[in-house]
Parts: sequence; structure tokens; C-alpha cells
Amino acid sequence: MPELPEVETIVQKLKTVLPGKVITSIDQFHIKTFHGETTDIVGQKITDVSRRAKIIRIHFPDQKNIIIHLKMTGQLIYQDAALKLGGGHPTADWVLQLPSKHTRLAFHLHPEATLFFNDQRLFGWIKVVSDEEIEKIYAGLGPDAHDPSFTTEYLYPLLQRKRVPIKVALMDNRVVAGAGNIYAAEALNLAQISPLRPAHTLSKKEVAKLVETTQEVIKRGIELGGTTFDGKYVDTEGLAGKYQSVVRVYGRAGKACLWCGSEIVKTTVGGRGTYYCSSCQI
DNA sequence: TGATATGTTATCTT
DNA sequence: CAAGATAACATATC
Repeated sequence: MPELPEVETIVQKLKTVLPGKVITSIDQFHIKTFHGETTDIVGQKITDVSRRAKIIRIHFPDQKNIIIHLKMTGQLIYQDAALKLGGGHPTADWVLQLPSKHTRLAFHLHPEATLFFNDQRLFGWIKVVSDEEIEKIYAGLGPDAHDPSFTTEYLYPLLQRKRVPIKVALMDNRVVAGAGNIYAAEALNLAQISPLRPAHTLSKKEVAKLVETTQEVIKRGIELGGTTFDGKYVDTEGLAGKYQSVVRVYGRAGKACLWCGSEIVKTTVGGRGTYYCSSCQI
């Protein structure tokens, strides 16, 4: 279930193979996935691939684009005669023959290749949008979590107006884009701030620390190619990431806090599983 | 059987 | 109206 670093990793990989390729046809295996007219992009040449927040954008000429959101269980897998790359939610689809049971859509490309969109829970989507529509969507998002514009000066006054738990604020894309459940938990542990603290109770100094650790975990995640929480697929070349090897709290309930040795506990914050150290995250 | 899942958003309630 | 809480989306896995 990809967060910003996973999406960025996928985009970086796709950028090496997609530009210059033409979409020759599209197979739709599920009616809910594609929003818009597939005929708008069939025959079009891909000019670029980019990302904002967790949204993947494939560019075409004449201000046409498709945007793709993987949500919880989406995958994008590119395959040609020589290689297989991409990523997303780690499942058996990574190693299966494609299309698989969860393949919702396939883009057939020229020169010969295929881009598969797999999504077991059907939350993900693909939409045809103009540059103008994309600007509107991006305008509603906070800065990317690793962007230089994500600063204390930006975040502190914003948090002063919020009473939700700091973890909820950190995962709100209108506040800062791209920090999901894993990286929010990691950033809070590194900053030694409790995920339960009402956002407005953080001092300016604590906000500064949190901005720093958020930037740090997202950048580290990108460097390591994202997180693959599934032992079976961590070595799957071209698809898996390595961030799980440096995780401090996520999924470590009952294990020792890397700061103080106390047990990491699991609770629920804003309806999501939340891991933290109750003795040194205050 | 029931709880949980790395995301977002619609719809309630206060 | 706004902030916050909760449900909803649909499926697989433990």
C-alpha cells in the first residue's frame, strides 16, 4: 500500500521506459477503474511521467494526461521482453503471469511492452484529465512532505488551528502531502512526539523537529526504494523496496524502542493502527 | 468468525 | 458553516 516514496520509486522506474512509447490499445478488465474515454489516449505518445503527492501522472501532447492513484492495494507493473519493473502493494501478482486475477487494466504499448494496473480492493483509479484540471487538483494539496517548501513557518501556524491528533494532521494531504501511516509513525518516533498529542499543543520547537524528521523519513524512503512489508517479496528485483529494514515503530508492537528500550505499543488514532513508544514519545 | 490492511472522501454529529 | 468523528469503498489474509 504505497505512500509517497513508493510512488516516487515507481515513477522513477517508469520514467526510464515509458516516454516515447505509444499506447496502441487498452484492455479493461473492470469497469470501475478507468474514468473518462480510453479513446482520448489510444494512439497517443507518452511524453513524460511525473508525481505529486501519491498521484502518478502520465503526460501526452496537447495538454492531455492520465493520473493514476494506487490507493491501498494498487500496483503498476511494466513488462517487456527484457524486463519487469514498477511496484506498489506487494502481492503474488508481482511474480505471477500477467494479466492476473487482480489486473484491472492493461495498456499495450509500441514498441512492444505492456503496463499493467493491478488492484485487489478496487479503490484505485485512472482518470483522463487536462493540464488545467490537474492544476486544480494539485492546488488543494499541501506541499510534498520532502519539498523545501514544507517548513516550520508553514506548518506551525496551521497546526495552531487544529485539535486533531498530530498524527492525523500529518496524514492529511491538505496539510502535507505524501506522509501515510508508516512514514507518519516513523517521523513522530524520530521526533519523540506522541501521535496522540492534539496538533495545537506542539511547541514551535517540536514542530521544527517534526518537519525535519518528516523530510528525513520521506527522503530516506525514496533512497531505499520505498517499503515492502511482505517477507515473500522483499527480494523481488525491480519491484520491492528496502525501507522496512530501517523501520523504528511501524509493525513493531511488543519490540524494544530504539531510543529507550521500552515496548512499542499499538493503538488506534483516527481509525488507523498506530505504533509508538509511550515512554519516550511525549 | 472477526479484526485488520501503507488511502481518501462522503456523510454524519457537534 | 466548520471541525472532528465515523463510515464507506471491496477484498484478502491472519
